[in-house]
Amino acid sequence: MLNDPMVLTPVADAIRVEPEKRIRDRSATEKAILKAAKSLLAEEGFQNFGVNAVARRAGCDKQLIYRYYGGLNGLVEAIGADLGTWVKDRIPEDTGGMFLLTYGDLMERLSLLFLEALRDDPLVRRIVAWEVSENTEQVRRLSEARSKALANWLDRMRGSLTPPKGVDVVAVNAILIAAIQHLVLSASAGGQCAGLALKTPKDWEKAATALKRIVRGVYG
Amino acid sequence: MLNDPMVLTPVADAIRVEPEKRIRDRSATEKAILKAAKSLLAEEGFQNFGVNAVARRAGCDKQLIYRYYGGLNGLVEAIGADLGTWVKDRIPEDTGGMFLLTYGDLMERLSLLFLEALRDDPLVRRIVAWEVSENTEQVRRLSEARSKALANWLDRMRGSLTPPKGVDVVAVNAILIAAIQHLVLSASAGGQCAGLALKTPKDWEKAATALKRIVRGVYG
DNA sequence: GGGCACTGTCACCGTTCGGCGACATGACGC
DNA sequence: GCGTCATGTCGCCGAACGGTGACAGTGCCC
Repeated sequence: MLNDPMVLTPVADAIRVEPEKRIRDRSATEKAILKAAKSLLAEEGFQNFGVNAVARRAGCDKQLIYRYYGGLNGLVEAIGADLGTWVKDRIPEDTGGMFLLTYGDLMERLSLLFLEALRDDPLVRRIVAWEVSENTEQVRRLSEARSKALANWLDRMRGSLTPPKGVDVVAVNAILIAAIQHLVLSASAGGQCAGLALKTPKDWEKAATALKRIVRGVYG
Repeated sequence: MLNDPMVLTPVADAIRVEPEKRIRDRSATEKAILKAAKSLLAEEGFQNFGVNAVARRAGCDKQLIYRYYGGLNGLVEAIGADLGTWVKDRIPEDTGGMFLLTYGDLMERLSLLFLEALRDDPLVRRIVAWEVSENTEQVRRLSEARSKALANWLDRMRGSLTPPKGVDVVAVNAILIAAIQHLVLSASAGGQCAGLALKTPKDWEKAATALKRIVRGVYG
């Protein structure tokens, strides 16, 4: 019965919305797989991220993931490679026409830029959530790619501005970045963080104001 | 073949290392299940948290989880109920003999207390990681229990100290809490956060110093 | 003693997962 | 025409999962 084409064919037709057969184009298929993986990770999170799910979304057979990427690990690595261009695409290089006179000016602006960029990018949000939830080889590579890109960006934006003496800028900035990341993650997951609602634009204005106040408090 | 007792019996005998039968004590079994669930969640994380795993660790049949807790959801709810006593057990109520003269004194102390408490509690760490990774009914209830306990604690510790005027303390404190939580989570997962190593006690001293500086910057 | 509720155990179901071998079909060189 | 290789597809495997019905042993109450 299961092998009766008279029974299965209509079902297959109903499922296969695209009756056209997949064209034989490896690079296109590779791109489709990578795109499917990124969108799947962005929309569903790392929980249901697997070979089967990616293949389903890409509309191809999972075997191709093994052939072209060597499995999920290779695919994740490809995502990480893409990630290196994240900051470049998301955050403007210039200072928006304003002169940054002090390190405090710079960090205030960068904090808000980073906050907005993270709010707008579900993929990186999921990756950050992944980073604090697991410690597998996959997430380690993603994390490394992301932190490298972030460090490069910070370095480039700093320009010739010198940080204030007597303050551990690496530690302070790490805490600021941690705060922003956790704020956005909490908001994305539950719409609030430690009693602070984070849903409406008004909520986010309050958060941004508080963040500015904190940055100004420490960097003047 | 599968139902042939001659084949299956020796295998079962080999697996059962403890020939002693489980004593018939419902409340003890319930406690064992709850303890197993908490330790499993703390050690393995929410990724592999399921009925089978809990039952395995508790050394009982998973059916009992359904009978006594109504499934995983009820078990998670029981964990959440336990969670209400977290702060009380973990963080000293008094101020350690020091007089807190200002709101800044208070928040500096609370920040460091919260940081240490979170560093010492793997279960709550996993729950926080869970909170920013999923938005299911399970994690929502856990999150609610935790945030309520946290709010109560903050309120109790505040005492009669009045926060400074003109600053959104809810937002600022939410950001501080977010920073601490993310810092500890990142450290626990990867041993660093945004380029700041978080492994040795010396690393943590630097982080604590930076945190104090930030709190002092915003609260004086 | 005879029911009866409670506790614990087991086997089984349907589903999904990661992974792989085998096969069909197109494209291209000779 | 023919072989050869790359590309895409199919079906299977073993394992683990959540969930459930049926059964065995125990102790208590009538």
